[in-house]
Parts: sequence; C-alpha cells; structure tokens
Amino acid sequence: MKNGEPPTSADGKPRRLPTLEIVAELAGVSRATVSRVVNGSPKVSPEVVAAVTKAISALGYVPNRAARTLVTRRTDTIVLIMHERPDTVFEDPFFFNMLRGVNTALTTTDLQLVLLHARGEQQRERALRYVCNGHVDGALLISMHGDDPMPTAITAAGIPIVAMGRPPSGRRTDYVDADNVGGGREAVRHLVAAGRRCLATVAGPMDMSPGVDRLRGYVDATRDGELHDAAARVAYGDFTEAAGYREMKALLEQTPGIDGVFVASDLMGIGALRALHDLGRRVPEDVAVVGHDDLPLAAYADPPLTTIRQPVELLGQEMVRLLLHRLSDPDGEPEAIILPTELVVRSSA
Amino acid sequence: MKNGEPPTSADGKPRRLPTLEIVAELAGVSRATVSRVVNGSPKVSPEVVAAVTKAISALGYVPNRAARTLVTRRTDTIVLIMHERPDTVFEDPFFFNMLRGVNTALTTTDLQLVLLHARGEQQRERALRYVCNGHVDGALLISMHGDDPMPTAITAAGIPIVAMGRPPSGRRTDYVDADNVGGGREAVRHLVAAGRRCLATVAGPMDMSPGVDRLRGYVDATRDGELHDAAARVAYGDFTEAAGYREMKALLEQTPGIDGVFVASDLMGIGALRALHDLGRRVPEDVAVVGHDDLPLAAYADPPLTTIRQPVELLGQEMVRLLLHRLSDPDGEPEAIILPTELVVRSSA
DNA sequence: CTGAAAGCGCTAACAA
DNA sequence: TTGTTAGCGCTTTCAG
Repeated sequence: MKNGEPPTSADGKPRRLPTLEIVAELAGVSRATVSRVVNGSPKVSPEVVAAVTKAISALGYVPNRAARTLVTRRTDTIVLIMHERPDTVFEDPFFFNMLRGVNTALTTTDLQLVLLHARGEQQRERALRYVCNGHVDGALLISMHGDDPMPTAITAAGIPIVAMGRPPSGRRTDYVDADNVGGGREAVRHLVAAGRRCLATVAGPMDMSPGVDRLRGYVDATRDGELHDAAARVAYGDFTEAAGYREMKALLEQTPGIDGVFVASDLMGIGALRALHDLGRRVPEDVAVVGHDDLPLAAYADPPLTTIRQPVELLGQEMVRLLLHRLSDPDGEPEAIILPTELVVRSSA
Repeated sequence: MKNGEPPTSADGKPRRLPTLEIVAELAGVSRATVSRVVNGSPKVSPEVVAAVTKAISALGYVPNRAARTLVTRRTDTIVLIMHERPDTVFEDPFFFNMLRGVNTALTTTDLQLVLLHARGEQQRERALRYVCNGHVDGALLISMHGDDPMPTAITAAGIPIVAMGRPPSGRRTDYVDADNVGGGREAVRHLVAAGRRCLATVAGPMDMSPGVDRLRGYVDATRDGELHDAAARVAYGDFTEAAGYREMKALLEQTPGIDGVFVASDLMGIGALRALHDLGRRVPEDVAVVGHDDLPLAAYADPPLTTIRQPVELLGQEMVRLLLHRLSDPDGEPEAIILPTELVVRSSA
C-alpha cells in the first residue's frame, strides 16, 4: 500500500508517463537493456538488473502496451464473444459464473479480457472484423449454435479459438464441455438405485449437442441396466418450461406407469414438475425426477428435484487454460476438455 | 455478405494485414492523404476520397489500433470495473442486464469494452495500475461500496469515471442511479391507494445509499399522506432474506395491526413473505407487500408481491452515455442521472 | 488540397 | 553482456 508516489505531477493535463528512455537514463544504461530487464531476459548482469529495477520502481514505469503491440504483433488480449440469440433465455447466471471462471484463470497471466456481445447480424460483422484484424491473440466463443460461421471465419484468419460446448457440426476445434453423456447416465443410475424401473426422459432438441449427449447418456445407461423399453419412452422438447410441461404430460398419457424420469434441462424440469403436480402425481414418492441443471436455476426456484449440475465456473477456467495452451502451441491437435458433472440430490419439500 | 475476398493469402503464417502505405500506393496518393480520408478530414477532394475509399475496400484495410493509439494517446477503450465483495450475493442477473445495456450503448461508437473483475486486494492493485497507465480512456465503476478508494485514485490519474449508484460518501463524481427515493414513495402511494393505513417498512442498511434513499422515500410519502406514525414503524435489515424474515416478524410483534409493508429489497421481500406465511397472515388480503426489486429475482421465484423495479439495462446505457459525454467535455461539472423506477403490480397466486 | 518527414514507445537484429 | 540501429503503422505539423 505504501507505493512510491504515483507519477502524478500536480500541474496541467499533459502528464506524460515515463518511458523506457527515461528509465534508461536514470539507470545509466541503454533502452535495449531496460527492455531486456522488463521482459526478463536472462542475459543481463545482476547489478544492471538491480539498477534498472530500482529506476523502474522509482519512476513507476509501466510499459506502453500500444508500442509493444505495434512491434511484437501480440496484443496480450483475448476476446470473449457471446452470440446472443433472441431465443436464448435465462442464461444470465450461467454467463456470469463462466465469466468468473475466465477471470480467475486470467489473473495469473498478463492478458486482458475484452468483451464482445454480438447481437444481430450487423454486430456479428463488426465483431468478426475486430477479431480478424489483429486486435486479439485469441478468442473464447460462447455461441451454442451449430450453424454459426463465426468460428470457422476466425480460425481461417489464424486466430486460435476455444469454444464452449461440443461443436454440433463436428467441426474440429478446441472446446470445453460438461460431461453431458455422463450426466444422463448418472441420472439413470440414480433412478435405478432408488428402485425405479419404468423410466422415461424428456430430451432436448437433437440439433444441439447437449440435447444429443444427454439423451445418449440416458439410452446408454438404460441399456446397461437392461431397461430396454426405456429407450422407447423418449419425448423431445426445446429446453423451455412449456415443452417440459407438454412432453411430461404426453409421456404419462402414453405410459401411466412411469415411476422415474430424466429431464434434460432445468427449465423443462420445472415444467415437468408442474405437469406432474397437475396430474396429481406426487414427487418423488410416485415419480422420481432428475433434471439436468444448466443454470443454477434451482437456487432460485428451488424445485425439489435431483439435478445434474455443470461446473460452470470451472468451464470458464478451462476455456482460458486451453486457449493459453493453444497460444503457446498453435499447431497442436485440437483438444476437448470434458468436465464431470455433479449429481445434486434434493429431498422434496 | 459478398465482401471482397478476406485478405487471407493461402500461404504460410506471416500474413500481414494491409497498411496505410499499401492503400496509398494502390490509390496513387500519399499515406497522409489516406489517413485523412480514414479519419474523415473535410479537406480532401471528392475524387481522391473516392479513389482512396475504393482502395480501402478493395484491400479490406482496417486501421491498426496500436499504431494509432501510440500517436494519438487515445485507446478507444473503456473499462468496466466490478469490485466483487465476498458478501455480494445474487447479483448475476443485475450485472448481466447492465452489461447488456452497456454494450447496446457502445455499438454506436468505436469503443471497445474491457472487463476488469477485481476480487480481493491484490487484483484491485492490478486493476488500478492498468487503468491509471493509459490503457483506457475512461472507466465504468460497479462497486456499491462507500469506502472504496478506487474511484478517487482513478480520477486523480486523470481518467474520467462514471459510477453506478450514488456514492455513499458524497464524493463528487458522475454517476447514474435509479430513483430509489421515488421508488419508496411510489410504494407507499400504491399501498395508500389500496386503502392501507397502518404501514411499516423493512428498510435496508443505512450505510448504503439504496438503503438510505428508499427509506427516505417511505418517510416522505407517509408524511405527505399524513400517516405520521408510519415513520416509527421501521425495521432495518441487511438486504438478505434472513433479515427480511426476522424484521418482518419483529414489526408484526410490535404492531399486529400492520396492513401494508414496504420492503427495501427483493431478497428481504421474500423473507418477509415467508414470515407472513408462517404467522398465518394472508398476502395481500391481510397484509399488502411492496418490495424493491433490485434484481429480477421475482422472475425466478415469483413471489406474489408488487415490486419497484430498477431499469437495469437502461442504467448501463446511461453510464456509457454519461462517460462519452465526459470524454468530450473533461472539465464539465459532475452530473447525476437518476432514472425512474417502475411499479410492477402482481396479483398474488 | 496534398505530400514529405518526424516521431509515438517499444523490440529485435546486429555489432561491439 | 551491452549498445546501436532500424523499423512496427499511424498521425500530424509544415511546406508546397
């Protein structure tokens, strides 16, 4: 806290920050040497390092990023692009937690994060131009949208990217994702362990990787558990509460004996609970529900369902780590980081 | 969509972006002239402008920000600093909505937003250094924390700031805030209009401006409504649900006849509703509740209370507008922008 | 109205 | 190990 005085000369406006030149002069060496010290070059004598370091802190010198960028062509900046679509609902807590993770991972580096919030086609153009014109070293993509041309365009411009979630189109790229397959599997195991035998699932849309993967987990696990007919009791929703309500009802009409259900999203989970309630079914005595909890929505709405939770903050951290890795090894093979999900058991109220 | 070809030569890595030099050559003019065109100087002949413009789009030229910053000393970047304290809960949707507003306001400009998420003392130091060393043109502060030395330090470095919320310490600075006083007042008016006469309030902490302001609105309005004894029925909480529960109970013990209550935050509102429920009071037949809705929490938890809602997204937009204004007029008087709140009436379930 | 030239602060050969 | 030098791409006087 007791820094040297901030370099705030009390006079008029054009207070200039100290430059390498000034530091060099004070330390009695050349600009180049100071530069070496600043950048931690090994080939500088200890005495000189000491002198320079002293001069630096005496003057409160901080390198000028623009000047450095101009010559190194590094920006020390990464960008987080979120492509918000109109139909993207309720993703706030998700985003915030991820952002927190990103920032955590960034604090151990000298990278800055710039935020690009692309809504609409026009803003996407703008974002793309910005990214592709050497303003950032790498990009983090939150888009969850399969037919998005953005990742390809950015990659083509030679900017490394890390995506959030498995790319639906099978494009080869670095990405991090939660273990959606494992989550679905665990949901089923939990239900089976609770003695349920007549299972069903309200699955997500099949053009989104979370939808596909969670269903796969369900199908895999019911097959492993020899609950072969469970694979037939699948309804598809679009991750909204309304869909959860509708599809849950449909499932029960078709098979009244259902005693356990895996719902592939939190919002649909709430819809499903409403449907069960309206149909006079008690949860979980009558029907056990496990929902996939994309957002910590349960923290707000507190539905009494057991959930499969994504480690959202960790996902953010891992995105940064992977990007860092790619920045230092641009030509390595694309990697996927899959983080385990967590089963959160809640007793019903 | 049918741009000129992106400047992606299909060969090896060191694909260099076109520079002023290249554009000048193609257009048959000098660098200086191209620069003038790019920056919209009025003193260039139309023919030349046309030629240069054509060359620019033919090459897909985009100015190099670093080079420009180096000479102009403008960064075309503003920073959003959020100082998250450990006790800050549930502010995700608030933050996200504000961010959305900030971005909206930014799209009409050429400014970039960089995000600084300062948690803990160490990160604050880092953030401060970054901001004060010419990396940004201005700063947006989300800190809601009275004894924060950060704003003063940044201002002292000559960087304009705009704060979110009225500075508790009365420091003179640009800020935007919701009309908390007006919100409290409107809450009371609403209750009075509904025929309530025995009012009380669960107020917020008195070392936070929202707490102070909302209480003032309550006191003002009950005095105007000649409900003089209402000013005596004040309990103080810390904006948490637990506090709402506790203080609501205390108020009712003290004055069982309360038929309307203004709760100064959403979380406390939920606590108050629980307390009323536990005490066997019906809402709103028995006791009407108006809560101040800092976050759109009601959208998740859907408590059946009427709320005073902040226009969070607009707050973000206005912060940017005010900062822009200050950037163009650095020596003007500090301004406060107070946005009206909104009364949202919900029927109880 | 346009061009020539001088840097902005830094890094990276290349010399010494 | 250190210093010298030549730019990075842009803006901005200052001449013409």
